[in-house]
Amino acid sequence: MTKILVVDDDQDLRENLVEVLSDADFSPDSAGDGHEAIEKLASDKFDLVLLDSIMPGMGGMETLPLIKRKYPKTKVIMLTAFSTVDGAVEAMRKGADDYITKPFKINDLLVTVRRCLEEAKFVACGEMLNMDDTFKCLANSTRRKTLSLLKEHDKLRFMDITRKLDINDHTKVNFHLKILKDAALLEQDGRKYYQLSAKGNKIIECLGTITSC
Amino acid sequence: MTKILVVDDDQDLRENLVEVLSDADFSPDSAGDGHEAIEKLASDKFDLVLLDSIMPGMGGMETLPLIKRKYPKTKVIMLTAFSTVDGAVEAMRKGADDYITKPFKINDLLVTVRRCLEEAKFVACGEMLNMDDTFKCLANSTRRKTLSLLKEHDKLRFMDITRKLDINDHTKVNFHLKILKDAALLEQDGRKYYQLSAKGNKIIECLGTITSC
DNA sequence: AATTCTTGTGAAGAAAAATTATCACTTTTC
DNA sequence: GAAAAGTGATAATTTTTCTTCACAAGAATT
Repeated sequence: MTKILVVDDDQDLRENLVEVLSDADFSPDSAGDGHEAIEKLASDKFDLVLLDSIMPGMGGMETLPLIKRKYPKTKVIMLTAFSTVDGAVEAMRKGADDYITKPFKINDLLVTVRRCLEEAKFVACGEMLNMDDTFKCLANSTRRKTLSLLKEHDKLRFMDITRKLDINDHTKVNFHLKILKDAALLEQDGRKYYQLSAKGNKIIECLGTITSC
Repeated sequence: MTKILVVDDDQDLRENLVEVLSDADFSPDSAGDGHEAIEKLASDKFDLVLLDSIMPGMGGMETLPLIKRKYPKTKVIMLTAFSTVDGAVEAMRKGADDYITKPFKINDLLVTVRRCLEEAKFVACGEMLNMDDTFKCLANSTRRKTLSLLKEHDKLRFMDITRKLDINDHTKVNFHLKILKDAALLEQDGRKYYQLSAKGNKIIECLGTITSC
C-alpha cells in the first residue's frame, strides 16, 4: 500500500485530505508541522509527502531539504497558499518533486500525486539492474579512467584507448573493456568505436559528485 | 573562460545581454531560437544557457529537455515574460537549474548566473584521484548494505549490524567494518557505536542517485 | 566469587575472485 | 603481403573474501 504523509497546520484540511486519500486507496498519515513530520518519517517509511510550505514551528521550506537529504527516494509535493514564482522555484531547487497552490481541486492533487508516484515506480524498476556489477566495475581505476576518457572524447577506438591509458599490453585493456561492456557502461557502434552508454553517462555524472568530497 | 549561450528571439535583449555578460567577464554567444541553440551547443561547449521560454519556431520549453538530455552538465536558466507558477514548476521539472521572470534587473540575473556556475564548479572539480579505496569499498555489497543500514539507523553497535545483515559469522562483519573504517566511510564514537562519517554520508547520498539510474 | 554468555577485536591460512601475462588468432589497413 | 588493430582463451599471479582460531572486556547468572 502506498503511504502518504500529509503535513499541514490546518487540521480541517489535514483530515479532509486523509479521508480523500484513503478513498483513493492510499494509506495516509498526517503531521501538524515539520518536527512532527520528521518524527513520523523516522519511524515509518513513506512513499510521498504532501508538505505545506508555511506552518508555525518548522515550515515546509525548512523541512523539505531535511526530508530530501535523509530520504531522497521519498517524493515531496509542496502545497502553498501564497503562490509566487520565486517560492515555487525555490521549492523545486530544494528538491520538491512538484508544487501545488491552494486552493486546489482535489482531483488536480490526485493527478499530481499519481504522476509523482508513477515516476517513483519508474525509478525503482531501474534499481533492479544489478548494481553489483556496476560497483565492481568502478572499483578498478583503469576502468574508471577509461570511462572518463570516453566522457571527454565522445568516441574512441580500441588502440586509442590503449595508448591514452598508457598501457603497453593491449590485451589487458581488452579485458577491462569487456567488463565495462558486460556492465553496460559502454557500448560499441558499427565502426567499433567505443562510447559511453546511457547508463555509463549517468554513472560518470555521479562520479563527479562523489569525487568532489 | 566561462561560456554562456543567450537564447532569445528579441534581438535587442539578446545583444544587450551579450554586452552585459561580456563586461562581466563571461564569454557569451547567442541564438535566436531553439534550433539555432541546439546547433551552437553541438559545435561548441557551453557552461550555461539562458533560455527564453517562448520563442517562434522552437520555444525554450521544448528545447530545455533536449539540452538537458544531451548535455546534463550544462546549466540552464529559463527566462520568461509571462510568469506563472505552473510554468516555473514545469520548467524546473524539466531540468532547469533556475528560473527568472522578465523584466529582471541585470544584477539579479548576474547573481543567479554566478550561483548556478558555482554549483557547476563544485560538481566538476573532481578528478578521479585516490578514490581507489572508496570505490573498492563500495564494490562489496555487504559493505554497501552496512552503509545504508547506518544511514537508516543513525548509530548501531557491532552485533546489531551483524544481526541486521543476517550474517552468522560476526568476524566476517568485523572484517568489512575495518575496511569501511580504513576508507573513512564510517567511524566509531566513544561508546563503540558505529556511524557514518561525513564522507560516508556524502557517498551514501550519491549512492542513491547512482542506484536510480 | 566464580562462571557463563554476549560483545567486540585481531590475525593467519584457505578459498574465491579479480587481474595480469602470454599465446593464438582474425580482420582491417596500407 | 606485411603491419597494425582488434578479440578471445588460458594459466599465473595478486587481491579480496571467507573461515577458523584466539583472546579480552563487560554483563548476567549461578
